[in-house]
This record gives sequence, structure tokens and C-alpha cells, in this order.
Amino acid sequence: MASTRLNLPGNLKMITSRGALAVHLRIIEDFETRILSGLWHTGFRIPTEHEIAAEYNCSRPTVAKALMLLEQKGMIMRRKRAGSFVRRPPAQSVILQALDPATEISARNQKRRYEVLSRVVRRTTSGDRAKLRMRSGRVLSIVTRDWADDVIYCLEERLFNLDTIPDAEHIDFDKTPPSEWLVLRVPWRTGDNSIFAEEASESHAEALQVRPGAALLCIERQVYVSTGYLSYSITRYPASQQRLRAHYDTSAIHPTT
Amino acid sequence: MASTRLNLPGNLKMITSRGALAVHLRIIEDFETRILSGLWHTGFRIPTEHEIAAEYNCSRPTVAKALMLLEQKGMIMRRKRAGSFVRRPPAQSVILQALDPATEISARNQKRRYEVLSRVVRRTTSGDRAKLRMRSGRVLSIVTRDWADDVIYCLEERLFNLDTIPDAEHIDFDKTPPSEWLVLRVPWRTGDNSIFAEEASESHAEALQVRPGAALLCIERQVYVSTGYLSYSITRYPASQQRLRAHYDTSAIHPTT
DNA sequence: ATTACAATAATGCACATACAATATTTTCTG
DNA sequence: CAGAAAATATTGTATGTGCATTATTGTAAT
Repeated sequence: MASTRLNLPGNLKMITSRGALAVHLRIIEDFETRILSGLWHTGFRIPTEHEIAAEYNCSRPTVAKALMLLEQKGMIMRRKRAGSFVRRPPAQSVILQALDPATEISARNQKRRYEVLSRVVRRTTSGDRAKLRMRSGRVLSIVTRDWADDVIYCLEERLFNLDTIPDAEHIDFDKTPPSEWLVLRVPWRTGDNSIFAEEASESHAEALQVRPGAALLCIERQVYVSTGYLSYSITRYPASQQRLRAHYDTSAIHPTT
Repeated sequence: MASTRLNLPGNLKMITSRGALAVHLRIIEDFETRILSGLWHTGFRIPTEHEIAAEYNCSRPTVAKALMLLEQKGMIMRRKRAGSFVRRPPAQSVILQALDPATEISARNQKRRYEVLSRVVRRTTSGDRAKLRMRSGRVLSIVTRDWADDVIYCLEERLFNLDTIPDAEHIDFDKTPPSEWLVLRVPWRTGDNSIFAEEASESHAEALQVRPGAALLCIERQVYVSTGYLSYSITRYPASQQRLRAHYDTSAIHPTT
């Protein structure tokens, strides 16, 4: 039934499809402009779906789609019956990209070389247990050093939890650095990072060939998946070698997601 | 016409609404699990919308919604006629949250105090022009220092481009720190950050009351909107004071957005 | 065999519609 | 007048439908 034909305007869609933007995208763009420009200030209650549908001469589901995507983007907040409101911009936050030496070094058009300084499998120490949130078991501890051309680039100390990622034990990390191996092995993962500065200890200074007390940029990482912590690492860069570049867009990040 | 009633099963929706998750959310969760677990590897072609609809006993638009959101999340890629495919995980990247002293200090349950060390309006120097990407004009240069309880927390040197954000000139930054004023004044914005370590110069050491040569964590920022660069700042933290915490989720960030 | 064209299958967009959930507003009642 | 109950408006979810777009596949013709 409804064998159809209630033939709607019929050319409406033509208009939209004729190279022009899809209606819901037009709505999104328009609203973004208004919000970003401040015309619709934080807390402003935007028109109801019905009103918008009338304004754009489209159906409510189309409007709903646009608003849903804007909410996803973090620009508005929607509450049943209450309406949709312009959100307060999220806390200042930034996205750091490409924290791994391979990408960084090749971005600088330099040749990367890396070497394994030590590689040990052992029972966990109490320090390991804290870093990997584990009770007992064994870990692989591995120290590597990266060079960019003929300059020492960074020093990485890494622990693998052999309970959660046992195959690390038998991998020859002479070819593939531990960080890259992990990315390939567990592509979808999550982690906590900590970035800080410190003064080089005697041993770190020696490995990095800098003066003891020299400033280092350090990144500490814990990688885990739902089944547990996989890896802990701390990477030290001489201050002269590394800058972390970051970018942000207020609209790109929001706490809800 | 289609005056309706072709009354559908009718209790189907009851089932879904009875506390259970919405169908499209269930699909998303299921698919995420399969992708994250590696069951559906990178490049895997996921079932067609029709097949999924059949599997979940729902309509195609519902499936389409789920797939659209998964695409938005960056987990799959969709191509007309070709199908939907599991995406390669994005490059390693992390989200840094809350880089501002106010949040950081109060998160540590400390009392924040801050002071303006200098405030000058002047014509641009060549250094200013590089930092703010401007040709000429005037800038407001302001140096502030933050304390957490009775410890010096950071030192911030900031430039405002008075061409793009002229009202900064007449603001009394004694009450509101420049960074917070800027957030309120221009809530939706974008920026580039650079994070690095350095050894304290004589003057910075004095302002931060550390030994010259001590390790500092530095964050350099440029903030801009579509109309131009608004502000440049560089913030220096004694190594003992600040760690940047970051978190990532492979699924949270992707280059397309 | 290779190219060109037609058929086909998949996603993309939009519509009209229905009902559920819920916060707000209004009305009613004590 | 205050508080409770009912009405109402608004978003949330899902359905079924139709057509547009486009990549792939298959077929036919050169």
C-alpha cells in the first residue's frame, strides 16, 4: 500500500543535489557560524526542530540529524522537552600528534637509526608492579636508543607485561622497535601519558651524551586495553632535540565523548 | 493516504524501550567490540546495511545511523556501492587536557595566586611580528606569574595583537589573568602549541626562583581565529611543578575530522 | 581481447509518520 | 497560596519509503 506517488514537489531534491550542500550540512554550517561568531552565545536556546524545519523548508528528521551531529561535535546540548542550547566551549585541551621517533625524525628529513641497549626478562619488581598495575608475573624490560642522523635523539625504557602480551617475550626487537611493534600488535588501544621536564641523571646523561643536570623532555606512557596493562615506557629527549607540536580546535574536543 | 495503521508488530519497540539500549547503540557497541578485539581486522569489509538490518531485526535507516556514527568516530570508512570497511587506526596521538594554571592548581587542592610583573603597550618588534604573523601594528606585552600556595608555579609571557583584539588594551589584568580573559572573550578558537624543555636563563631563573640552568617545561602557544592571530604566549614551569597529563583512545581521534 | 555501455547493488539523503520519554507549563484541588 | 496532577511541547527513536549517486560487475560490440 501507499503505492506512493503523493508526488512531492519533486524538484526540491534536485536543487539540493545540484552540487549544493545537503540540507543537514547546510544547517550545521549555518549554526556553527552563528555559534563561533558569538551571535548565538553560550547558553542560547536555539530554535526548536519544528521552527528550523520550517526555516529550511525541510523535514524534522533532517533537522534532528543536523542537531544530533552538532551535539556530537560538542557545540550544543540537547534536553528532551527543554530544547537545544549552545554549549560552553570545552576546557582548553590540545591534540598532540605523532609522538613516535620514527615519524618525528623522518619529518625532519633525517635518517633514523636505533639500537637495543639492553633486554631482560625478569620477575616483576615492586616498581614494575606499580607501573603496570600488576600483582605478580614476569616482564620484559628493554632499553633502546634512537639516533637522528648522527645525533642521539632519545632514550626509551620500556616494560612489557608478559601476562597480558606474552608474545613480546620471543620478539627480536633488533628489527622493529618496541613502540612500533606494539602499535602493529595492538592497533586499537588506549593509554595515559605524562609529559614533564627533568634534569639528566648520571646514567641518563651518559646514555644521551649530555651533561648531567641537562634539561630533558620526558614522556611517560602506559598502554592498556580492556584486558589489562600492556606496556609502560618512559622516553627521554635532550631539550635540544624534541618539541611536541600540538594543535587544538575548540570544537574538536569535548568531554562528553 | 497511507492513513497508516499497517500496524507493525507493535510491541517491538516496547522491547527496545524496556531499559535496553537503543538498537543503533547496540549495533555500535557490538561493532566496536569486534573491531577493537581484532576480530574484524583493518580493511575487513563489514556486512551490508541490509544484512545488518536482518541480523538485528531492524530497519535499514537504523543501521545507516549506526554506521554513520561509527564513521564519524573514525572506526570505519564507507564508500558508495563498495561497502563499509574497518579503518586503519589513526596515528598515535593524545589529548592533553587542562593546560591552564587555574585548573591545574585547584586540581591539586592548592590556592592560586597570581601577579602581573609587567604590562607594556608598544609597536611591534620584528620578534612580535613573527610570533603573531602580523605585518605591523601594536601589541600588548604582559608578563604574569602564578603561585600555588606559596610556591612559584609558572611564569607566562604573553603578547596580544591589538589589531585583532583591540579591547585587550584597556583591560585591567589585575583581576582576571590574560589566559582566562582570552577564553571568555573568544571562547571558540583554534591554536598551535609547542611543548619543550629548556634550561632556565638568568632572568627566568630569577623570576621562578630556581637555579640558572634548572630544567623548565615550556609551552608556547599561538591562538587564532579566522580573522587572524590573537595572542602568543610562552609559559615556563619549573620541572618540579608541572606534569602534563594526557590520555588517548585510539578511537577518539582521527585525521579526517 | 579490450573497450564501451548497461545493469546492478550498495550507500547517501530525504520524507512522512508514529510513538515514547520527559521536562515544563498549566490547571486543578485542598 | 502551595502543592499535586494533568496537559503539552519537545526531543529521542524507529519505521517504511523513494530516489540519487556511484562503484562494481557483466555483457556486448568493435
